[in-house]
Amino acid sequence: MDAKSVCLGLLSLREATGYDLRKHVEASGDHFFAMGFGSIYPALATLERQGLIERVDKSNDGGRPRKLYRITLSGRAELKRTLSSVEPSSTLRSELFAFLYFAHLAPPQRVTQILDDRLSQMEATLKSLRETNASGASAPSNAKFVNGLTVVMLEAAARYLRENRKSLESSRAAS
Amino acid sequence: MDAKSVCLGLLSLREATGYDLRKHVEASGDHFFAMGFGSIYPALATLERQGLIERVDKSNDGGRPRKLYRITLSGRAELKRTLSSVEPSSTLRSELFAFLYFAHLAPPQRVTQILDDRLSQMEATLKSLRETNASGASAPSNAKFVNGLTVVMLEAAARYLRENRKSLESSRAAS
DNA sequence: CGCAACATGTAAGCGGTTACATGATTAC
DNA sequence: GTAATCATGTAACCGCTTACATGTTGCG
Repeated sequence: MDAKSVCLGLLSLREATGYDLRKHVEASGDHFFAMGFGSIYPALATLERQGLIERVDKSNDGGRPRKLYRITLSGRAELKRTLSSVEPSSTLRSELFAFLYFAHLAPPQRVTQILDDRLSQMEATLKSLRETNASGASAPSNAKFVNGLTVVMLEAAARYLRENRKSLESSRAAS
Repeated sequence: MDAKSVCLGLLSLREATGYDLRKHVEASGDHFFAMGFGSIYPALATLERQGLIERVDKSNDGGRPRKLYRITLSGRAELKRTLSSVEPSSTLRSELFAFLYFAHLAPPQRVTQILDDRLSQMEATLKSLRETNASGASAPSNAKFVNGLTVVMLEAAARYLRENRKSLESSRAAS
């Protein structure tokens, strides 16, 4: 699932500009997929060239320079083909995992600081996800399902970190 | 945290060959970090050139062609520097998330099949992680902590998927 | 004897990240 | 008026993935 597929997928849910797509993935805390503008705009350009998406705003004379895209029939077909063939792995990756794995070599106060930061960031993401799901805003898709999955995983992680962090912080860095 | 840093980190735990490192990340279900041989061997070559790791086997005459590496003092220092400066994100990424997000466009029986596959793969990983942690094998590091974190997150995910999958599978693909 | 596992490496290609560059609109 | 947000795009670089290439050891 590369950037192009994800853009196509998001456009299958609703019309959007490149900026909208960025806000969408950002709002989900960059879970499920992270993309910057540098990935999105080239992807949209390619998708339009391939006829998988099209501009929905005909005349932008005078108006602000925005490009609103819509998925085409062949785009929808292509997306289905992709979803039929990809073999999604269930592995979860997190930079935090890698850091914690070697935390015994990091300065103890930095471990503490990073745990504090990440926990409060997790809380913020959880709050945002719960609000999104409470308002029935994401009706047309499985966003609710994935948000719910993210919530239970983040909850489990946050609980574990809070209950077990002492064992990390008490081990001191060997010289 | 690129491949080089992770190799360096793993070598800070114990001496290993490139093959060992691959087995190590593979055993953890490619959680925390995924690397193939094509990432590992070039990384090790670079690290050795930089004096951050060194060969521990002097004479491999006649023996099988294996290169056992050990971290050096300057390697340990470099790793600490890296761990002091990285800002690990707490975002979790999974291909499965992306697939599920657009699952309404995938063939229903494929959704079912993928959920079955991923759930049994999760169970296998959970079993393996629990066994690893039960045997006190990973004493020198925080592997136990990270494995424990992975376990609670996978448990939460598996439970959620089992309890809520019907809502995904009942929605049918629109043409 | 043959297959699986052990073991290392190279090279091309691709895709994403990062940094840069620009400009309009809205809110204070 | 000026700062933040909206909005789009380019280009170079870097590093990972993939595929290929090769040889050994141990087991049945």
